[in-house]
Amino acid sequence: MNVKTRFAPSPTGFLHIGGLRTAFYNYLFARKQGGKMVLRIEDTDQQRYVEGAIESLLRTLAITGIIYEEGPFSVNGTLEQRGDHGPYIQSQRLAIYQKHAKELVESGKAYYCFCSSDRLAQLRYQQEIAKMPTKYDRHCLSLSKEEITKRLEQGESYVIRLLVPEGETSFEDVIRGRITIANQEVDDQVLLKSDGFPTYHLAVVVDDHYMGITHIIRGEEWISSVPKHVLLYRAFGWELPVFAHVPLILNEDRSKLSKRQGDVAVEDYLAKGYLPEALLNFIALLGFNPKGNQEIYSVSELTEEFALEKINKSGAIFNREKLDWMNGMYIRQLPEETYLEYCQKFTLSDFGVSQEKLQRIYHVEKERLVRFDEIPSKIQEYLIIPEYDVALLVWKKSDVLDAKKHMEALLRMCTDFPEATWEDLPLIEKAIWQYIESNEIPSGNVLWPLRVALSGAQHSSSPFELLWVCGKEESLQRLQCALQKVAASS
RNA sequence: GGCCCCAUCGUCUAACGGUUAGGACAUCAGGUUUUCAUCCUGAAAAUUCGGGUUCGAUUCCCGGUGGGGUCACCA
Repeated sequence: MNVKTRFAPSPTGFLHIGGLRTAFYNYLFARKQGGKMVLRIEDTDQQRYVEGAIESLLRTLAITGIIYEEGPFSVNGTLEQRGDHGPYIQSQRLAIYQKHAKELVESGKAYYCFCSSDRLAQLRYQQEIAKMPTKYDRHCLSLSKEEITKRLEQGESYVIRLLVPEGETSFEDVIRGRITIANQEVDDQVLLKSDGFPTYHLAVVVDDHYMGITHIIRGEEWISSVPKHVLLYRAFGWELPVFAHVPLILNEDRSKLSKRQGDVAVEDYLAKGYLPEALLNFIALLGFNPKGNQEIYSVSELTEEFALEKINKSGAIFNREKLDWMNGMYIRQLPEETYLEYCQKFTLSDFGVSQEKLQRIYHVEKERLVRFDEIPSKIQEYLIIPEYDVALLVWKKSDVLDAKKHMEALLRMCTDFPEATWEDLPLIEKAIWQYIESNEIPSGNVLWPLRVALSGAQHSSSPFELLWVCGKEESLQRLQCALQKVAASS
């Protein structure tokens, strides 16, 4: 079998985390099976359409490296569709849906309905009060052929509804096994809306069939509408695809992941400086476990290990703390060049300092960065010394005089550093250690006051790194400043 | 509420019906280091409950409870 999957978002906003994972699973499965993936835009709701959403979607998929073979692509700012089963944008396929809806009417599997939305709302309201299930009452099913023709000719607005037969509908889900639902639970779903657009249910079945989709991998929230789809496949006489409904990604309170409870847009995460690879790695593991104890997986490892049967059944809470940890791991593994590009991108102003200096800050911060959006504040830490107390200059059992003594020595020593030393972190380090060791001083007695003099903080990068980043002039200035503080306090 | 789905540490998860129920994040305690971070060691932390089936259930079955999803001319 030639495997073909699809990701079919509706252009109503940004791609969100759940969508990304669904897309990624579709991608992984297609890859693993040597198949193809389709991207289809489900824009059948004219009201909810958001300008620019398609472009944003394509951009996000491109950035995260989820590639597909068929569907719309953005080429030099214009939308271009590739593939033999297009168009891949549902609003461009209206005629196909209309034709199929009418076919169903002719074969008696669907019927015209002229009920007004007012009547439907009224009906629903009454059913709710009576604690009845809210379903269409088939008011229009009994209409005679003549009457239907007449009303159609008069241009009355209508929809086409699926005629759900009696009995029950069951289907096999790769992740959950057999699921059976009584047809009386299924409403006579509208297939074709009065504006001529199809509803999701008609469009998805028609498209998945004609596009040759073999595996439908999508969120669990669709389970309850599968019977409608199965009924449609049967009505058309088409072969059923394989269904795989993946568990939901949850908020802290276990409800379906939503806005209002934190970021859900993938773009937001990218903007915060999460790496696409880290995001994918993290999100893939929410509901899927390849091997056992490993945590960091490359996309190719995930592809290799991917199997629908390995996907869990229960929802998973999106845990930012673990994402942060993972992102830090990925940052540390980044090739220097790529790392610097990211740093550059997240450095939103020039801070009035040289490129050289920024580069040194980036280099030094690589070990502790969790997200790239921390970059600006990290840079600030090197540029502005917070007000600090003289006492902070003193290391543990040492005292102010001792600190003063070493800082004076350091000041002299640094003043005499050759230019080459200032350019070279290891040389700086070597020179300072030489002072410490040749005088047999406890290292903290020297290094701690140096750190504080240069950073004004108890948590900072190493004094060597601080010297290297600050450079000669600034370093000497800060040491002098610290000495003045000491003098003023005694 | 009807229907459907689900249930292992706080969180993400592992465990052919036989394990001291494993790992990771977070937490806490040590160690390394000049601090933070990294790194290393360790601690605390779970099979929702009740019935079966079985020599033996986290694992299979039934029920309760709990959580979620869904009930549109939205997807």
